[in-house]
Amino acid sequence: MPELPEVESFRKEIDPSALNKEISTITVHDDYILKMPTKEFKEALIGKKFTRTERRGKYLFIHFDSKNLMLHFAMSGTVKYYNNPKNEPEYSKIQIEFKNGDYLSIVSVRKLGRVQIVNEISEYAKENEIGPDALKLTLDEFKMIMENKKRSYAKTALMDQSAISGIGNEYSDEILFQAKIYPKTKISTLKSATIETLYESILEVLNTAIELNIKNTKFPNEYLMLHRDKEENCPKCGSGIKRYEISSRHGFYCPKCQSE
DNA sequence: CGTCCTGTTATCGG
DNA sequence: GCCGATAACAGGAC
Repeated sequence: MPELPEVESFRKEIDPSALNKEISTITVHDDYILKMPTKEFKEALIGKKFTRTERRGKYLFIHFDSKNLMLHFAMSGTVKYYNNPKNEPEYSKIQIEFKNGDYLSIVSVRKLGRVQIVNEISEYAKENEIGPDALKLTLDEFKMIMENKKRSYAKTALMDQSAISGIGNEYSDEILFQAKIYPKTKISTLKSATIETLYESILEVLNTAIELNIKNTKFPNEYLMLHRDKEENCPKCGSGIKRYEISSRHGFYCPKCQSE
């Protein structure tokens, strides 16, 4: 379930560990998520050093030479850095060994996800309709995007990666909960002030998750995230959290705080 | 055993 | 062409 904050935590794991080390060996255990020939992949990386990382939405780019190793984690992906081959994680699909004896594994429990070498990030983003990163939007840009998505449900608009990249099912529920917006509200019916609230909630929720390094910690109690799965009571008003369905995907909301 | 569930993509109908 | 609904993908968890 990596959404923007989880991918950001992967980036923060890689930055102090896997950069500026010569790649010596690449072992591909399962080439299903590798969207290019294994031979070509290895040849491009062996002998090279990663120099920096860049995240865009749920995509992570690891720069080397003038190219990028692109990782998309889909539903079950993660990365792990370690220095003893015995610690190679379960479901490690691709293992990158550095000359100093350290390793970086690209892990995916299921086979969904993408690993690829791409040139320009902006070019890749354009070709694959990856919209602007949710944390790099100005309020004016956000308003323009919402104007273009005005016929959509609020939830669907937030999750449209071509409009804004980085927000998935769980975070969209959390953002709408904090903004007190019913998920199936049509964007066109939102007042300008509510759009601003929505914008602020996006930043607040995503930045909170990043600051907490959410991969390893939990959200504060007043977040929906902790209470959603068990359909507990709303941490703000105490009434029951309700499960709903949207495009055959399920979500949660508080009917009292997020009235229709 | 069947159902759930995640992100993305393709396809269909409105 | 935009939108929502649906299924497909894959497989571990329950």
